[in-house]
Amino acid sequence: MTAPKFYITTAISYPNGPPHVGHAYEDLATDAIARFMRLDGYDVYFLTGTDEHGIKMKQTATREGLEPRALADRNTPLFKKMVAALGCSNDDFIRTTEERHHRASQEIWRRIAAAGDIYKDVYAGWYSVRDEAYYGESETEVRADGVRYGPQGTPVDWVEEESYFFRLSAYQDRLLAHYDAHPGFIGPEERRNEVMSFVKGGLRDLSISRTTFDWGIRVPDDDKHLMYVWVDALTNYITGVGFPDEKAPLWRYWPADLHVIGKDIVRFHAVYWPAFLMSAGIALPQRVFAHGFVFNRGEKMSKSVGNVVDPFNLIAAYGRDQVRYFFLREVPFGQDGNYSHEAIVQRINADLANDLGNLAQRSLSMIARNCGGVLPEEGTLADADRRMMAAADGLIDLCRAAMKQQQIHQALNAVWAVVADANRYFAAAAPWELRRSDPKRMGTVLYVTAEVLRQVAILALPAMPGAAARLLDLLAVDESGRNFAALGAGGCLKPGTQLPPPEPVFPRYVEGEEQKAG
RNA sequence: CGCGGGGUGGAGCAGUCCGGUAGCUCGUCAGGCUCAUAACCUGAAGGUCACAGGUUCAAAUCCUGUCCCCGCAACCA
Repeated sequence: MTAPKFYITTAISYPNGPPHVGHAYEDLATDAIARFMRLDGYDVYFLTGTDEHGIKMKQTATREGLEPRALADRNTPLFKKMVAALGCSNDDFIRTTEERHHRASQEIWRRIAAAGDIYKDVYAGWYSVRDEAYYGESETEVRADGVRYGPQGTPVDWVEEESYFFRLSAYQDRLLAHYDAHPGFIGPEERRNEVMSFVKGGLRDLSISRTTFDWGIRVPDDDKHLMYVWVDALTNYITGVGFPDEKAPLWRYWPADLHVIGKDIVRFHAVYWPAFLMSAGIALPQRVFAHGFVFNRGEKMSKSVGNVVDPFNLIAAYGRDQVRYFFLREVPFGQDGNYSHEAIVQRINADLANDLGNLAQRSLSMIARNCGGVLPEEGTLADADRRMMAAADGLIDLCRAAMKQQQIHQALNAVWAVVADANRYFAAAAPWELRRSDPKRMGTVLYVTAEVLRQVAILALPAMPGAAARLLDLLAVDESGRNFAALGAGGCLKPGTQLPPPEPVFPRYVEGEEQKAG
């Protein structure tokens, strides 16, 4: 039997500057989902990358005296480095400047054109020559000097240029029908409501080509025109799995099972993208899920405020697994969230060092000291033992249900509720008192605790691949036992197994011993 | 009348759809334990659930209105 496939993507990052925490957040969350599905037996393909075309790239490059290509070549490696630093398990990293992507973009354009959904017309708007950008009327203002200025403070003129348009208006009904037929197409629910009311409000045809600058993908058979950057950006999801070669081995992954994106780009993914695909006769993704933004102490990160946090600093200061855990647990996935030095330290120390790390240390060191490091016999289980085991055994169902809705934080909450249970169980059973009075019973308590730790560690693998693996090392769980099929009684620890000497897996964060981030 | 989200003990949040003793985490205070990473366990204090009306035997929860905060408002991604 072949494993069911699961194709998951992040939005591709725009590398007109170095990566920031927002990029890191999306990548690590998507990675956690990808890892979860892989551990659950799915054949996962995970794609991320960079979106290197568009006006902003051109503008930033010009400002820095570079060609856009050179800017992309300078910044994209930083994104790759960040993805690696976060421990992401992506199968590929796509750059939209790659030849394969130009081919795919031109092909989807051709198909949309062949469907009769592209026509040439005139696009008119307030245009800033200096910015090489159009602005909406509301973004401009007429100042005292009688001249109209754009948001960048540059003068704008009313310009009409030839442009290709996509017949988006023709897709209003089909899109609404799709949302109705596939309630899970957009998550979370608030975003779905927003999109639906937007579409119900009426769709205008979309200008999908530009002639005012020269950094992008050429429109087929019309060299004067470049594709609007979103046409090309969205297409990365199919380029990544081999499009237009529908015989490519990777093409079996399409349609994507999940596009993880930021809430600011829901419209592009939930309206334009499915419309393009419908037009081109390509299957639609199963689900688009929009996460929220993470704020630095409640303030939006911005370069001008100077509160932009470098993800590399964050990882260096707190550790990769700690940073991952923090964001995944602290921020309800789909909502906005906050981070601060204090909040991160709090999570690291309370959840990781105290609750889980200390539980492992206190139980495993008792096994080391009192049982010669050999996992004791399970013995006869009392009610409390059974309840404890049942709580651990029940986790996978809770986690699956939560992850199905991308509620990563809820999955982790459920796991840590069991960790808290285990601490209570351990304290109530007081194995240190049983050492003399009832060594057999002590063995049972230690065994049950170790077994709970095993399941917790396996379920923590998606969030903290490194630390959770070290915990499994301490429990002498071999590679074959490190997946969700090994959860529950079927994969339980074998009494008599020699365990390595315990060592702390989650160190406390002590102020002053590390460099503060941000 | 632009759209959306939110206003719940010191902090951050859940609960609001399907009214019925206001819950969680952290912090604070007191106690316990000593196996453990100054960790763990137990208990306590602390809230007129933004405000004003209304419906109801009963409202954080439903209805009406008001105030405040935060995003977005389409061709910049």
